[in-house]
Amino acid sequence: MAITIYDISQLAGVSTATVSRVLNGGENVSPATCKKVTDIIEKYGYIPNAYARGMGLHSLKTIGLLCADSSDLYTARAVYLLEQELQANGYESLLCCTGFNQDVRKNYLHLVLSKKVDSIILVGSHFIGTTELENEYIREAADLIPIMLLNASYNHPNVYSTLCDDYASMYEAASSMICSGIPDILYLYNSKSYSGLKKLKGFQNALTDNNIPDSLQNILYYDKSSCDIENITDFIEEMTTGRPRFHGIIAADDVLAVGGIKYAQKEGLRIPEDISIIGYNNSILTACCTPALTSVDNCLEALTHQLIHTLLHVLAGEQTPQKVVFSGRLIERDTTRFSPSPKRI
Amino acid sequence: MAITIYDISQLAGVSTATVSRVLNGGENVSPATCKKVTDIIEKYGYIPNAYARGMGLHSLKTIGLLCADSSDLYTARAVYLLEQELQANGYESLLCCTGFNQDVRKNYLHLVLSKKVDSIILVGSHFIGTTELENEYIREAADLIPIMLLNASYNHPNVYSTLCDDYASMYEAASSMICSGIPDILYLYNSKSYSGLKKLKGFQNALTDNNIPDSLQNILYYDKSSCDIENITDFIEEMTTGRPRFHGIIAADDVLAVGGIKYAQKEGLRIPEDISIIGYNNSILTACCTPALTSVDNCLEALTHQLIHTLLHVLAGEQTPQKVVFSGRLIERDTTRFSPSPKRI
DNA sequence: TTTACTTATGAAAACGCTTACATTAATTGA
DNA sequence: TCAATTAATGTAAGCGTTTTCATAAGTAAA
Repeated sequence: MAITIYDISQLAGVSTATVSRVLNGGENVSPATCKKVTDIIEKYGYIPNAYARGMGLHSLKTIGLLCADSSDLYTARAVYLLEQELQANGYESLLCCTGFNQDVRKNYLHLVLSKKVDSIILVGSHFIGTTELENEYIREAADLIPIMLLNASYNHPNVYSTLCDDYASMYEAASSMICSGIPDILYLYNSKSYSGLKKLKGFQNALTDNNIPDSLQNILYYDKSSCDIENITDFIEEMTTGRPRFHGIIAADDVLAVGGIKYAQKEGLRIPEDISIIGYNNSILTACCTPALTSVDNCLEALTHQLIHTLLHVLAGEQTPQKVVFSGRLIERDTTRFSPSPKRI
Repeated sequence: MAITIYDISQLAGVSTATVSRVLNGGENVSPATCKKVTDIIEKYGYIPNAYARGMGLHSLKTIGLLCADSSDLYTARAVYLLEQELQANGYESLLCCTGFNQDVRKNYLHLVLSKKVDSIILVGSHFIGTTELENEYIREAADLIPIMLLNASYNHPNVYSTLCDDYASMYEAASSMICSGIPDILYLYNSKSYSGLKKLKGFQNALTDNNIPDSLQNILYYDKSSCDIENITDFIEEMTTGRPRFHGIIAADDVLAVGGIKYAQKEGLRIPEDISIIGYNNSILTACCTPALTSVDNCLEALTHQLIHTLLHVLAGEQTPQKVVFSGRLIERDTTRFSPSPKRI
């Protein structure tokens, strides 16, 4: 059996209370006693049981991190940034990957709640459903602790959102392409999440506002089962054969855009002369492919930083805005040629 | 205050023991009572306190996952696969990202140990030091619970390793390039971890065994501060100007190899006609870049699967091999032209 | 009907820590 | 010198579960 605080107290010839005090910063303990106890702890390699502590303490300074798939490039980066930021502020993080099954989510949320976390951060907008019923579990959770949303928004007490305005960003990206003389654009997306639908809407409205006829609309939903580039390329090829040619591709994620690049190259199209391509997220992939991918940067660092900032305020019981919105920006690289800079009225 | 098992027991008119039994599968509880209690639990949204459970239970079916940087492509994938596999076997996982600071590691290990995990998986070989002293904390941990190493190896009781033979894989990759008539190879690496050094050795021995003169050795260590492709490209450019030209690049990680591709393109070199490039890890990047990157696949799926398999055996108290070694293989794509297939005697 | 055996339930101890409160010893001020 | 204050330590009551053991009620066997 593992060594306990009682064992240490006996070995040091003091009470468990004293050992506990030493463990928690050594206030109201004489230096001599403190040293004696510390030495014993060191010598026997005693590690306090976190669960027993968890019973006594009110806060364990732990934040739950829920995401769908932590291996996704964007999510992985978000998780890492959040984890670092939390750590820097004395908080631990508990990560759970729920996958994309809506049913599994609720169980996971319960699991995290049972760990007495001080708050839960939902990473990505997959957690926000489109119907009120789907979000019931979020409301339940919000009754207990503050819920933080990264890149999603939900209007409810004790739910705080930090997000990039994906609608506006995508609207601007699409407008840039249209204004550069490309009205026939293939739109690729792989997620019908909150932000996924916002982006789609942004794209569609950009078309409408620029009087692009419906016949030129070409919207493809790629089911996010495999993010293999080859699969994406095949998918585009399969879905577009027989359809009228398009001269632009806008993707809701860089991976899809890279699939687009590969497709164009396979078809013998020159980029950006014959076809322009825009990705989204401004991930490392933008620099890996050739030509380098133009992409929308949705300022993940700023988002995660702000989110933790808000969280700390909420936990401190201070007044905090419920929703903070950043705006993304198009980073132009070599898959487009919009210069001179996109028309802004 | 949150609702407790006692509240539920009162509401249902039974004892806490009965509620607990219902919570834990409902053995030895009459169907009627079970239903009654379940309904109350449902109605009040009761969630048992994990810390209180942690006190009673012997095992919490939780495995600690320690990694340096979860946003690294390879690590993120490993973590995801491990998490899924654990989940499928009824285990939870507790993720901690330690960063690269050796000192921080020990604290993290303690933190995870304090959570009464059943085992700890160290993801990647950054945790294995080169001196015995550096590994002291691993030995200490191994006294308490089994320690599992993914892609690293350490000889100690209660420490189990599952890894890819990076030495042999790199030896083969380098040999393939040499045999195809390229003796002047630039070697790029960004980690002096256990496996990082194994790969380096594999490369060096391939040179030696093929009688390549020392003068052609060109080994560059890229300090893993930023994995920005542009930085890598600049780094290569800076470090190689003035040195004799080389006709091959072998990198210990795909990101570095992509940096190599970009460098070659910047220099106006044709790939693979003027320069051949090999990466390592066979990540998604291999398909993103143009030309598609030849890379060593170190069978991450097989590794994670085997590791969890071993872990479950260990936890079940069954006899288990301490070390399982897989072999990687070179996946040839468009940055090399070794065909006909690499010479094997 | 009685006995033996299940089955369902409750009472209470245990888990390892924190902490409010009590106690003792040491220090200060008059 | 003695009361008042402060500092250091101990005692013991929680914290919310699980689980052992005891008990009561129901069922089958004789």
